[in-house]
Amino acid sequence: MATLLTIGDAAKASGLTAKMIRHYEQSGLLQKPARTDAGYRLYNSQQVQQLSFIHQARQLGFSLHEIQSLLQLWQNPQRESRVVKQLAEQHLADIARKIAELQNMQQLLQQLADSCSADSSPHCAILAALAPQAAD
Amino acid sequence: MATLLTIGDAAKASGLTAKMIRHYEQSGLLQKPARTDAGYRLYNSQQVQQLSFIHQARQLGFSLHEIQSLLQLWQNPQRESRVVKQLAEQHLADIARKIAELQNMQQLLQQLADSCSADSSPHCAILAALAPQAAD
DNA sequence: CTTGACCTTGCCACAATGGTAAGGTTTAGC
DNA sequence: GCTAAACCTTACCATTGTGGCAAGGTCAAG
Repeated sequence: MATLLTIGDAAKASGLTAKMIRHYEQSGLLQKPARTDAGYRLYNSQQVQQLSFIHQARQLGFSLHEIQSLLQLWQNPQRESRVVKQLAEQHLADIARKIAELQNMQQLLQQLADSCSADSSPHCAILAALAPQAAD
Repeated sequence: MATLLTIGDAAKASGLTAKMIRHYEQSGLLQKPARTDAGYRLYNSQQVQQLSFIHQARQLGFSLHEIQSLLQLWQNPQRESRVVKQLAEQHLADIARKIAELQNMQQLLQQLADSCSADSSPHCAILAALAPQAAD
């Protein structure tokens, strides 16, 4: 029953790459797995589940640091869901801030691009806007 | 008329930091500036203008690599505005892609967070969604 | 002449991932 | 049993843009 996977198979099963798994281990996100006599890492199903957890959390944009907290909460039967939600809300705020930043850039740059004639002449509203006073 | 600024003053005038200016110089984005006998960098108004240009472009999210192209276009009197616009459009596409990614995360995570009771019980929809099968 | 505010270079750090190199291991085919 | 492919190991470097620190030189004001 103890199906043990090598790192490549664990990677396929979890959606990560072997490179990432080693990196997460070295970052202290993962406990050191068992090894074969030859030194190959071996992962049991519980550990593969944990890898999938990390993969999913990365897909949602959580940082490895945040994922460390999420993993600890996940593994703690006494956790309070409000702590988990607080973490998620913080990340959501972060996402919202990044979106706002990008939308701001987008709006400004789109305006400039719309004002650019896009022909063979050298005059361009984009460059004019980037230059402090007079570019051409 | 040739007002020359040291790196600190050039930084203040352009909105960059001295650290960034040195970094841009080392990256090949800037020509090596004049130096005093003591080795202090000196920037003329044209160079300060260039620093401001870089600052503005960074504010719009252009990468240093893209800014290198923008600077070359800016300084080329034979440029065609369509080339500038093409660069801007590419960057706009990049911004749009990033926004879409973030909005996707936002939507998924918001849904999960809304389903989390946020109380003292351990059950949490967020953790349940991250866990492949059954977390608790 | 001292002190503080500059400047210099150089190295390390972040965050997360990819690449490459040089070597050992296992497995499948013959 | 041998060989080749496909794995595994560690270790180092690159990316992107910025910040920090250290050890030292310089300049201006008191």
